[in-house]
Amino acid sequence: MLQEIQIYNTLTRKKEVFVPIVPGKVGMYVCGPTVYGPAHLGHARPAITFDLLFRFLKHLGYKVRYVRNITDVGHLVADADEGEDKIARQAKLNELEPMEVVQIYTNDFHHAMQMLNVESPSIEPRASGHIIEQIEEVRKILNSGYAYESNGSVYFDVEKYAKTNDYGILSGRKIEDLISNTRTLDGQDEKHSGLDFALWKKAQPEHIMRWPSPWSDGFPGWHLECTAMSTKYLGQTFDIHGGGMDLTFPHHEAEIAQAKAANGKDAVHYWMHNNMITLNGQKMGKSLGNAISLEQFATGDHPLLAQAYSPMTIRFFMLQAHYRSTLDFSNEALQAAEKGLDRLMKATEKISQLPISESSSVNINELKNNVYAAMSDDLNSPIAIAYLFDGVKIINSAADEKTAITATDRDELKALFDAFIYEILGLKAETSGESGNNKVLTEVVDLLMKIRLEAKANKDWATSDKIRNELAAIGFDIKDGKDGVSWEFKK
RNA sequence: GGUUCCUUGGCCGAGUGGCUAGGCAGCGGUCUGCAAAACCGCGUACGGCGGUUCGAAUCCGCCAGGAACCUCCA
Repeated sequence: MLQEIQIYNTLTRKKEVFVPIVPGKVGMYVCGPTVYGPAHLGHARPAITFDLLFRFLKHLGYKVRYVRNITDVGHLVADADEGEDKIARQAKLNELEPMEVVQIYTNDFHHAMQMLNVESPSIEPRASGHIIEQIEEVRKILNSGYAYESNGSVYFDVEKYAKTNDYGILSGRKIEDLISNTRTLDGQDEKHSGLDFALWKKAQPEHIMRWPSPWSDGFPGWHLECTAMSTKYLGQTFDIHGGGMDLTFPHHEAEIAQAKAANGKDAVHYWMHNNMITLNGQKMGKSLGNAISLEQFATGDHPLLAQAYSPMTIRFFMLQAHYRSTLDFSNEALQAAEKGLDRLMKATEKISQLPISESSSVNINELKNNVYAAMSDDLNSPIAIAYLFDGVKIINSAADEKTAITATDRDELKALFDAFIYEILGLKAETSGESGNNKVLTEVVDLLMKIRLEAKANKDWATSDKIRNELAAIGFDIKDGKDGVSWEFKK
């Protein structure tokens, strides 16, 4: 079922029909995290956005190779001219080996991804494991004449590149503006121009993370790893490159230039960028000091959090907004998402038990087409979810026998919800925390329910309410239905 | 300062020229011993001022407020 989908291409600033290079196959690369701190809400946005794309493409029948890197070297600290990188600095602060820092936060990131039900990419390469490829990339760019060596470091010659190429094509910048507006930082004598960026950086004596190269003992530049690793695993041209909008310039612009300089062709067909999570209207980020870690969301242990939020609530919260819109964090919005998700999941779980009729008064096929159309229109998950809520009404209404549905339609509805809720949106039912003695516990509560039913039959409301209220205090929801009672764990 | 973008009902958030999503909250009702859940009904919102048009939240201009990038960042 390879239906046509449209995606917004940052390169052309419009939605385009997605046509893969090789029919039926998709190569996609997404910039992963720099592992020097705990995974926070901001990290969840691209992870979930491209997880959604990954899942949807696979659902449509594409064979997808999804590469998402772990950045564990490089990334110079902005205010440090001594060539110290974030990871090395964090290691020094913690008195750890740099690779210990990398391990701790890589584990933390993986744990967070698992909680959010984000699928593992096909390949998750580390920058530190691809130094040889990066050196090779530097060599190719030097050979093509778009880089120069200076005091053991190698820089990309942006102005030379811009003479025959459009540097700024992705971010909409003009080279003249860039030249006149670039901030001149001190101690940049090695570069011919402030616009030039490092491909290889000579390590200062105190710099711990270093590798030998033809030019110096040092480390690769900021932007090089993504070019080296995407080329290695996806080839010199591939379909989709994703990442946060904040990476558009200079990171992705530099990637375009590097790939073009090294291989003589444009590597990426579709550039996709997710927008930012904001807090009080401002971007949430570690360096801004306003990031709330995903661990804190799970525990509620943060001054701004009114309560703990489950990872699925966070996932659903993000899916209810389009990936290219900013999404503002607030307790009210999260609580609304939590309740909405609960209603959606409960309806999903009861489809197979719906009573059936001879005829249907609902049009499942239309619903299905609407949901697919929404997702195919640049991953419009909020619209898709809105239609799924139409499905929720059908389900609840059928459960109350106010709406008729045939067995065929019920099966169709179940298939649709299974596909979208679980497989594509990646939502899952919350597993109740303490489930050690679930079987015994269930029997005990069922027994109490039985006693309560007897009390109700005798119109002994005092006993009936006592059981309900006390169980509610412990953490159970008791609901009286038409035929008997039901109960569940409260979250 | 430069570049780009945003401003939708109590909250969140879709929608890009007419058909005026959805969720949460709220109000009224049905059901129930009561409650909860579920269902039914109820809100005509698009920052301000002009303009284009038969018609604008949607296009154009100006103004106001906000953001991202220009420096590591998802």
